[in-house]
Amino acid sequence: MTDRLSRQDWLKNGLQALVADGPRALKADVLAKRMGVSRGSFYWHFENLADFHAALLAHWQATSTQAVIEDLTADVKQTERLTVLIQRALSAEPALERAMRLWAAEAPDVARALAQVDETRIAYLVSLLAAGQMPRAKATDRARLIYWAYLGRMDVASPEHRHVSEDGIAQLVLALQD
Amino acid sequence: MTDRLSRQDWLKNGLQALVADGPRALKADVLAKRMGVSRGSFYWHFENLADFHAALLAHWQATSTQAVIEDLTADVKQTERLTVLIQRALSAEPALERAMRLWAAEAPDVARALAQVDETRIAYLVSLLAAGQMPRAKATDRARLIYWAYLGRMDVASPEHRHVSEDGIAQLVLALQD
DNA sequence: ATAACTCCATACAGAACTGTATGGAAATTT
DNA sequence: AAATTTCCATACAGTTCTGTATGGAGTTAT
Repeated sequence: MTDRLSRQDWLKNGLQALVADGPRALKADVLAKRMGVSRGSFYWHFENLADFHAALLAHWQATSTQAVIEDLTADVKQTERLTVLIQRALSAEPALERAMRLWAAEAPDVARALAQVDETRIAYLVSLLAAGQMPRAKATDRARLIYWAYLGRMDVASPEHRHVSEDGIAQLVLALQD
Repeated sequence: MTDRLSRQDWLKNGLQALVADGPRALKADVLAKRMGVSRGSFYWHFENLADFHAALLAHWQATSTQAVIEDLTADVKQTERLTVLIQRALSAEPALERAMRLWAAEAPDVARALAQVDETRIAYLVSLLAAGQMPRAKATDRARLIYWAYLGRMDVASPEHRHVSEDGIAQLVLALQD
C-alpha cells in the first residue's frame, strides 16, 4: 500500500541523491536502483530525464528561494540583520547549495536558475548595507565580496579552513559597515 | 611528419578540452575526435583513462602551482605584495582554475591535489598578513576570508557581479590590514 | 463483480562510451 | 636496404546508460 511511489517521492530522493553522489546520480537507472524499483516507475511519473530535471529544479526553488530573506525580515530587527544573516550563512549546511552549483556547471537550465538566485541575494545584501548612509556603489562592492566569500567557502576542501572565529565575524561586520 | 602526436600534445589538448567542455570531455573517445585521430593513438600514449587523468593533473600542478608565489616574491617588495596579489587574482583568467575545481568534485585524486593547493595559498596569505604585527589567529581568519572570496568569485554566473571598483580593493586591503 | 485506472516489471533496440587485439604505414636505426 | 621501432586505424566484446512497448498486479470506481 505504502510501497507505491509518488512524483514527490522521486523528487525528494532526487535531491538526496544529488547531494550524496552529485549530478551523475540524476539518472533514471541509478535513481531506480537507489529506490528499489525499476525504471518503469520513473517513466510513468516523468516524460523523460529532462522533465524530471526541470521538476527537480522547480522543487528546489520553491522550497529554498526567498525563504531565508523572509525569515530574516520577520525575525530580526533592521540593524542586526547583516550580522545574523552572516552567522546563519556560516552555520548552514552547504551540501545542497553546493550540489546545485555543481549541477549548474553542466546544465544550462540550472545555471540560469542559479544566476537569478545570485541576483536576488546580492541585491538583498546591498539593501542591508545601504540601509545606513553608505553610498550605493560602495555597498555593491561590499555585497559582492560578502557573497563571493559565502560561495567560495563551500569550495574549500579542508573543514578547518571553512571556519572563522566569532571575533573574526564581528570585526568583519564592523569593517564592512565602515 | 608533424601529424604524429606526442604525450604532451594529448595533455595540452586535454586541459583545453577541460576548460571548454568540462570534465565530461576527458574521455578517450571525445578527445580523439577533437584531435582528429582514433583512440588507437590515445591508448598508445596512455595505459588507460586513469593514467591519462593522473598525467594531466601532474601537468597542471607543475605548470601552475607555486609559480604565482615565486613571481610575486621576486617582483614585488614586501609591503605591497598583498595588494598586488589581490589585483593579480582579480585580473587573472579563472577558467582553468574553475574547471579543475569542477573536475575535483567528481575525482578524489583531483580533490586531494586541490586541497594541497588551497593549503599552500592560504598559508602564504597568512604569512603576508602576519608580516606586520597582526596576531596569527587574526591573520588566519582574514586569509581564509580573502581566499573564500577568490574562489567564490569564479562561481558567480553574472560577469558584472565578478567586478569590484579600484576603490573597493584599496579599502578592502586597508581594512584587512587593520 | 466487472470495468477502468494506477503503478510498476520486463524485454527490446540503440547510443556512448571503455579496453584489447591485431595489423599496417611511416620513421628510425643498423 | 633491411630490420626495428613508433604511432595510429580498425574491429570486437563488454558496460552503462536512454527511451519505448507491452503486459500484469493491485486499487478504485460503477
